Amino acid sequence: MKTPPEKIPQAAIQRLATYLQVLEAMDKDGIDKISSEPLAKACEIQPSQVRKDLAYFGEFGTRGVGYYVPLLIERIKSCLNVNREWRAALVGVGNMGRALLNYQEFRRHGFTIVSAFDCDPFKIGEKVYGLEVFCTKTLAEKVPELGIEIGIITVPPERAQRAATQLVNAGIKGILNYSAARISVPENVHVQYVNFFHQIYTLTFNISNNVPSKASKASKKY
Amino acid sequence: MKTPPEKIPQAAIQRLATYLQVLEAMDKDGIDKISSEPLAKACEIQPSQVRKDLAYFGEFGTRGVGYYVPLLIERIKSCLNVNREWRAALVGVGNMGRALLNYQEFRRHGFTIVSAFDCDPFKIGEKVYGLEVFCTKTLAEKVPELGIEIGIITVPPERAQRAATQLVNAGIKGILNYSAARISVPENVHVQYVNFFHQIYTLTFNISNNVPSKASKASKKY
DNA sequence: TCGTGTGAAAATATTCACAGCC
DNA sequence: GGCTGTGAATATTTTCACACGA
Repeated sequence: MKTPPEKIPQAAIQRLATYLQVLEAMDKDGIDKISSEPLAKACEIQPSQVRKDLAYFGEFGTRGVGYYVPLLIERIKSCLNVNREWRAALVGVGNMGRALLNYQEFRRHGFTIVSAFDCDPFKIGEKVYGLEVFCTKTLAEKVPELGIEIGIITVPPERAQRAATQLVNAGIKGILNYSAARISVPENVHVQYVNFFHQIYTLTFNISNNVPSKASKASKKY
Repeated sequence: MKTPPEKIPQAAIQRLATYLQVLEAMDKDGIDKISSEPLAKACEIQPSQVRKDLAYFGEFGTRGVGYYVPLLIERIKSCLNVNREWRAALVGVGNMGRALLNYQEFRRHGFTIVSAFDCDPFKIGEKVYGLEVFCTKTLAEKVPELGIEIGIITVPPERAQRAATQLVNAGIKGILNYSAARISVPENVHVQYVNFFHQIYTLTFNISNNVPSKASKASKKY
């Protein structure tokens, strides 16, 4: 795998996540090789887009044949650096926090929430889905101790910045922010915002303006 | 509001959702006018991007002054068509389905899940967060009866296509698909995919490749 | 004077078209 | 022969820079 020499569009990264989802479904169905055309059709994009996205990272296919599914899955995982475990700390054990703690897919994709934190004394010590809730003040010791690299923020918006600062001070490398607030962090810490209304509003906008969709009526969808 | 004569980038729609979040936080803090610069800084983009995005839809600001926050909120809601209620049906009462049924923010943003469906006889009839679970076979009668326009798919991937087809047959206009499977629908039905790994993989990629972030250290963040 | 709204310019991203290789 | 990988062409999106109006 060539380490990205050129700049790679963030949109391409997101498409890799989609390819992975589709390829894993195909792999489960026993499909062992695929060319860019059907893969693109499943994702509702152009075949050249698929080839270009993959070519950003290296030569994963075989000319005249296509891509070997299990190998391509491994290659894409390697590009995204998700062929290893990532350990995360969750801050904010409310409804959203509990839902994420109970979301089994994270772990199945190498993304393990190893510890939960809250500042509410009534929640501290409680067991949630097998995980003890710790005081957020203990983040600074727990993060290095447990090898945690990612912080997940699920606190109410007004407490998001404090949670972010505590995670940063504890030495976190990146933050997934599920709260409805913007946060500021030093430039060596990466943040991704998760806004549940992005897709909803895109949908209501598209319905209302009758934006032409590119959906196909393929027989079996991946 | 001018009805979009030009084509509007989908990315612009998503940014509108972000502006809305930031503006609502500012409104709560009693800030009543804002110019493109601080709004852009809060969203970590360029001021010209904010102005361009808003100008796609009309002239919402006052030259030399800026934007009046409460008015801008209403205008943006109107652009996205979320200044009214949208009624949704949820299909698949598993962990994910229950979490969404219990997510209060949806309702607070005019997005009401009015009915839940499942094909499991053990779940049908059960009450989940005050909502009775119906058999998916009753979708065709319930959707028109309850004025439902949007379907939410939270079934396991292998049942996603069937859920989609049932929703389409019931006369749904759009689908939010939280399952890890692609679906096909007629071209008059809109689909938005929600993939929890998009942001996670973007984060692991950015951390691993040390992509420069554009985070700022502003005093109060919105 | 200040900040919006907007054409024009620059930067990015996507698609095309075909050389290269299995 | 068929499909990838890729430079070149196109399309789209973002940024600039300034005219315009409060």
